Amino acid sequence: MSGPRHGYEIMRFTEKTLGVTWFVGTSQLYALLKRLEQQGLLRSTLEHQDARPSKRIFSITSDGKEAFLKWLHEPTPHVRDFRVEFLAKLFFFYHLSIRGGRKLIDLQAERLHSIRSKLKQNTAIETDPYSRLVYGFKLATVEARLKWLMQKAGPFMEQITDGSPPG
Amino acid sequence: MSGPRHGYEIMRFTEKTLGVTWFVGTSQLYALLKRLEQQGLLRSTLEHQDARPSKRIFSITSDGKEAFLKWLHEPTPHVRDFRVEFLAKLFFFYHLSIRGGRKLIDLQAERLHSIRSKLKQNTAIETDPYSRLVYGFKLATVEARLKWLMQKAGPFMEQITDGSPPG
DNA sequence: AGAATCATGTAAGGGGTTACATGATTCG
DNA sequence: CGAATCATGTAACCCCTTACATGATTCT
Repeated sequence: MSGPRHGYEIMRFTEKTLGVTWFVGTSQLYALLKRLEQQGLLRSTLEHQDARPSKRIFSITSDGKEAFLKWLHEPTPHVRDFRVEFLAKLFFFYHLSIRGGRKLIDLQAERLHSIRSKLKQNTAIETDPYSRLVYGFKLATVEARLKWLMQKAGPFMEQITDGSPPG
Repeated sequence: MSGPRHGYEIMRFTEKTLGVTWFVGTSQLYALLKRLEQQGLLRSTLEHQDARPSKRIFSITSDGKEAFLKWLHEPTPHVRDFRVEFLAKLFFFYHLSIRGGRKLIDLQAERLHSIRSKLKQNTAIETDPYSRLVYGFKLATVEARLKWLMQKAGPFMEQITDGSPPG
């Protein structure tokens, strides 16, 4: 999304920035790039270098761009997707200075609210102590996510889309 | 751990009890039982039935019992293991009426405390806004887990190991 | 002189998911 | 009469992880 890149370059960039959230090892990255190319989301060309192995330069296709932006603006359906996938979305909003991050946060909060009310309904019916404990756990998780979303992620998104974009 | 069982029996039991926490599909369960037998943690015998397929009855070996109890009493190293693995441990304490659940909760809390202090150290050094957001997320998660552990899981464990054991 | 950097991958393994297969019995 | 229950699995697929392979250059 920020121009043509080769695998090694992507690897170095992601491991020092996205790395806190989503670790992608070298093998995985190369396999991933290959797969994305097979799916038509990327295309690549080889660039010869003297005294160094050739670089395979990947560019995103219009299909790829579309798929990426669609993914980016969608909230994640499950609470468990927050830790990796949702944080990765915010990463891309931040590093690519894409607008609409605030909107995503609101959509995601709505999703969490509806999950919370379902959980409360289930808890009300449930009689088994273990299941109640599990619902309590899930409820605590959803509420912690909501609080973080409103108090931390919201301000973060407003700051980056309104202010000057980062390098 | 509660006596010899066959696959279908385990499946029905887990899907209506452990199911809220850890869903194990039929294929996965049969494959798992096979693997555990190959590892010497289970052994099985076939029991013939007229007009029904034979049942393969699994019994836990002493190695299996040892491995299970070792696993059961150890806290999970990562916060992300709470959702499935840690809740599963509590499930087994509950359903098998095993003592020492309170101890596990204390060990797990200690683990969370040390993770929390490491996170706070990292946050103090960190300058990148995205990384700070991620640390904030992780911190919020750890603290929500700690609170739930003390306020919900603790009382739950004391209740079940002191009171009368469930069916 | 040895470690890190640049740059690419392949191969094997592990484990979960989805789909498919079989076949009688009992419940509604 | 169709759906659910009982009871077992296999096969293919997907994706991540670990280990291995190569080879020159540049930094310490």
